[in-house]
Amino acid sequence: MQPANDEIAQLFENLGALLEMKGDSVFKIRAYRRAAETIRQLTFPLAQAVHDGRKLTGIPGIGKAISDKIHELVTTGKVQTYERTRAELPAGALDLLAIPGIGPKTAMLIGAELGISSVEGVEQAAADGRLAALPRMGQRAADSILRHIRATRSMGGRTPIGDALPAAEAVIAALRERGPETALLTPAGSLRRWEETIGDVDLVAVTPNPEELGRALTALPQVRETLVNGPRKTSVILSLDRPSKAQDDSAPGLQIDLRTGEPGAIGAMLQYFTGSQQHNIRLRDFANRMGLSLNEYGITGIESGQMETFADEAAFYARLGLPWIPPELRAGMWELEAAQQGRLPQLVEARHLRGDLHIHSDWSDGSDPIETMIEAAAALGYEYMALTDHSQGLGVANGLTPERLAAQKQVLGELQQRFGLRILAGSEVDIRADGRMDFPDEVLAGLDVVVASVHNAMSQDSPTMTRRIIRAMEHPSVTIIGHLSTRLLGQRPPTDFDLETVLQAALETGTALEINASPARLDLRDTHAYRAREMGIPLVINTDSHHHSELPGGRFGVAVARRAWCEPRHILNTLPLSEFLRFIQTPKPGRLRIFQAAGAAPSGGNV
DNA sequence: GCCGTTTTCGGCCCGACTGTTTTCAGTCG
Repeated sequence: MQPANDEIAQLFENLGALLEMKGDSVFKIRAYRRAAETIRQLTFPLAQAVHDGRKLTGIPGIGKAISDKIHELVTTGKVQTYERTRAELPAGALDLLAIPGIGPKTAMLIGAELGISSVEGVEQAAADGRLAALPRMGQRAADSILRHIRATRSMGGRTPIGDALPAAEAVIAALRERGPETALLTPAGSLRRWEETIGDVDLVAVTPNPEELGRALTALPQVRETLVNGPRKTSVILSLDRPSKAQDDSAPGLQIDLRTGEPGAIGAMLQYFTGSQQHNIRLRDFANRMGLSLNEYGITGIESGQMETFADEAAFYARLGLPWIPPELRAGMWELEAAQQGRLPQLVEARHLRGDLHIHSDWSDGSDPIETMIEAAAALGYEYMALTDHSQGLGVANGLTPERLAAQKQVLGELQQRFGLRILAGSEVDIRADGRMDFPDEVLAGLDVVVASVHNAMSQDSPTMTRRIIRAMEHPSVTIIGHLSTRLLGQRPPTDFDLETVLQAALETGTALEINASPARLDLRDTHAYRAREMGIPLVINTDSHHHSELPGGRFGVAVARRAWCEPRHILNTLPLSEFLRFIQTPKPGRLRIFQAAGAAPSGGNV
């Protein structure tokens, strides 16, 4: 079993933490952390790259030493340096670092003085006074740690963006209504970068009355607890209505950090709090080499000591000789080089979408009649849509038999007369456990759009699942593979399959891949979409709507595509109706040329 | 340990906050 990128990243993350406890060079530690962060965001499996003999040292933050350690891990299953370092330190010390407020120094102290190596042990020691008795600790510090342990337990980790964004938008709307006048009140941080899960929600505001805005935030009805209420920063914890975690008995919470700045200087603050941390570190390094120093208030000449302020982000980046970089690209990967060289993509936007190709009605498990769904698509100004109710095998979803499907086609034909947009006959067809389709070939051949999806036997091993998906792609009638990994954020892990092999098959068969925009799925995920885009595979942003209110919900899928550096030309459903029809009417795999003629030739990898 | 339109050596992002402290260490983002 080859180590996945996340496991390799975790090893370097841990190695950095261990060296920090030992008091090793902070620069070496930072280098390991940076490498870990980079590896997490890679769009190809490192282990495979090692086997293929590809050079790893061109990847940002990976030099000879770390490249050698990756080779060692992939070929031997271990890294000697890591094993040795871990053996030198108290067992369990790494677990203590997960407690907010406990860093490497405190973890070492607790391990050495009290022999404690678990979160529960620290909680006990904080409660019975042993923690407070340690040097450089005290009752207040021990109480703070105890509070943090209990808070972390009740928060339940990172929040899916589908829960965090509506909560943040509700807070912003409420503050606009009840708070003082604000010239700006906007999300920053991971929410503004549209990451799939959010730690804390960062809000940045410009207002003549910061204290009043802070007070208004603490007074909102959904606020459970106020952590900080200072002149420039207010932090609260919201009670979160999280239907996706309904089975959890702990009440989930979401921390909101609100910061206020001066109108003429908000550019630097918004940039700073949008991050990512890796992006900011690289940007500051870049600025240093220009003789400039960055902070959240402005840009300072290192020689002159003079600080300049900026009214918006574009002016801030312009002072560094760079174009404005969209937040979704600020990952600390390749975006600075692309910005310098004028190669930033013109990212796809929701307004570019001309159709939705994955829509359910009450004929299967949707909750609205077909007409209601069509009206909702027409209201968005779409040129086309595909109705794709489930196939017969999905009994729990009231899947359609071939007979009901034929009847539905008839209905669609009649409805077509009443609407301006083109209504395509489709189905979301089950990919059976062996890769066969859940409808006979002649039924599938009569449809305009076939979305083939895995809905059962999700625990198959990787070779089986890989073969199963590829067999579906090889079917001449399959237009799109739906929600490739079947994951549900925070609830169900992705299935196990060989991504590179599957993507290669998509390309060879001319099968499109769906970016499922349902915030519970976000599937393809960003890094997989990035790789697919690089290879020239047609991508489709679909809502998988089961209710008319979900049709305008494509924004989460658009965000995934933007994080994958997609331009409109990479997204199949930005094509005008005539070209889209030409695509689906041209047999596979030749239809790929229609898509690529529209501008989406493979772009080649970065490594 | 990484990196280079000053450099293959000598730098390496920056500030806020907290709590324990008489000048700062540790942690966080």
